[in-house]
Amino acid sequence: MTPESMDLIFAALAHATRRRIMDLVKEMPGCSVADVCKYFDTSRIAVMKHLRVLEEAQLIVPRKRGRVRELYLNVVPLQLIHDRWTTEYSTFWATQATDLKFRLESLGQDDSPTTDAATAQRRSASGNDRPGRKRP
Amino acid sequence: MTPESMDLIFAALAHATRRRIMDLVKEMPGCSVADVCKYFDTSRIAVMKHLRVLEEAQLIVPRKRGRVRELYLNVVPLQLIHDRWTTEYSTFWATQATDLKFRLESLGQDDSPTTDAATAQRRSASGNDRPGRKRP
DNA sequence: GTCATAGGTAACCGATACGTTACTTATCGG
DNA sequence: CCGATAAGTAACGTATCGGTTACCTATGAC
Repeated sequence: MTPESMDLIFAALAHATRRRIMDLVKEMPGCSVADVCKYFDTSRIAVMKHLRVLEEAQLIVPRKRGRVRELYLNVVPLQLIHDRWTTEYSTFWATQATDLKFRLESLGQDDSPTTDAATAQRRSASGNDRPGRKRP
Repeated sequence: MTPESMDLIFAALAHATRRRIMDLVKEMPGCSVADVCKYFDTSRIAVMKHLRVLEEAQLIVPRKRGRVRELYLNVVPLQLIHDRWTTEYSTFWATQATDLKFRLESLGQDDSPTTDAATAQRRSASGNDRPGRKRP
């Protein structure tokens, strides 16, 4: 999973219209481009551009059948991202999730230092709070 | 979890520099903006703009301490996204993941219809392959 | 063949993303 | 106080994004 493909996947997901297209294709596997267009007020070309973004991210897979392009959802990119990020943040997951003192709304400039995410991380930090020098 | 906040989170994740910043802050909780800058060749202002994007997505949380802004990672947005998408795609997850015939490289215009994701979805589809009319 | 329909391409436009340089503010250490 | 350092702001240039209209191609129904 290259950083570039990760960029493509996240960028594709970063738009409500594209997420809705994914939901539609998930609910109607093999639907056509015109079918998807029925659900949006924007022009067909705009939908096609969104589809292109989704296809470049491999999130939607087309299958040419006659003159129609049947669209299918492909969850493999989602799985890859899921795997990478859960392993990468598994420790944090547990730390912040099980910390009953954690409150999202207390973040920021709150002066009570025992009831926020920052404190939870300070407690679980391994000591290298400051970088020594530039990592190559 | 509004669509707008989801846009912010995914857009923030859709850039290798910002993902790297998240990794850095995860490894060095409470580090300063200047600390983060040491790891990039770009200007400090560019890093600060990336930090702004991450903060607007609530993925990074600042804590002002004197003249330095201590940075902390906040995994709550990641958890929210994780929860929403795993529940939404759980059926697909199992379908494509356990289908031994599934091959990513066979997608596209392959003529062998029994060895690709599209076929897996056709098998698991609930029949409504085509939309009847516009969903409100 | 004819024609309606599914799909694709080109050119354009305003807004936003991502980077820069220059300048300003504020705090810490002596 | 004073200089060094952390951070923030302003203005700007280029590229990409997200949408449009207009036009073109191809296939299926009849």
